[in-house]
Amino acid sequence: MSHFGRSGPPDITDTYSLLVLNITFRTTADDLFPLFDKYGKVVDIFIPRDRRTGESRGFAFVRYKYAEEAQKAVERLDGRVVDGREITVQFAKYGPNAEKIQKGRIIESSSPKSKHGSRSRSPRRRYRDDYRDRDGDRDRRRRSRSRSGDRYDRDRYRERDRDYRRRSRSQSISPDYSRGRGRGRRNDDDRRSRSRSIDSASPARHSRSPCRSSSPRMSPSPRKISPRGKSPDRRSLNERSPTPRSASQRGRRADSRSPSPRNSDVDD
DNA sequence: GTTGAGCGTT
Repeated sequence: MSHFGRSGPPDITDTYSLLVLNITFRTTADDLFPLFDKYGKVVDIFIPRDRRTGESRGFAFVRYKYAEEAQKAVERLDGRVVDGREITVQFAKYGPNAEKIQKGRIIESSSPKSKHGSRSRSPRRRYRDDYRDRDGDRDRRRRSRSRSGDRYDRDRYRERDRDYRRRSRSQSISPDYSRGRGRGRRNDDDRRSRSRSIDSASPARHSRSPCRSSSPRMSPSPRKISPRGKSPDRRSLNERSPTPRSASQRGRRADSRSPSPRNSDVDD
């Protein structure tokens, strides 16, 4: 009775599915049941959870027996703060069987002869953990948060502001941004440094040491190089390996994971 | 102690 979704979908033919979004990851069906049941007959409540962690994904499905009750629940619970989080209640757009839903009512078996191609929604990522690419991650959040219900806008904003302020720990916007740019520039700079002088690029690349005040090309460790065979030794090395091994090794070590076959590039 | 902007399973 209290465990919804344990026995799977009971009968979704005459039920109206509501999608509850923005719920906390700790909110369970049992927590939503009394809330939604107060506004109508709740047939079933299902909260999809992660297969790996078992945590809720942050949204739930509430099925009502009658559309009027569902509608009432939507208007009454939409924007309500649950577990310290404002939830979003709206009619589900898709059914559990990937069937389309109209006004919360599942339209199934409408065209048995033609499935019409499963889900028509965009192939977005399944879980947040799937966001591996930072480039596409920055755009993941859509600003189209506005929905029908301007009356709650003020409260909504206030809540959000409060939350933001609470979790704002540092002014740093995004270290990844600078890092990403730095990496891109680093390549360019690296290439130029290699052509210009290898020795100067060897020491701290991003760490500026006070030692190299006015002698950027001065060797960081003069004692390492023998004063007598310094010149000929290097030339000999160069002759032996026209390719700046130092740069090659350094570049490879820097990337470490990018053994690109562009070695021919440095070969020149 | 846990993210987030999203449509579902016995």
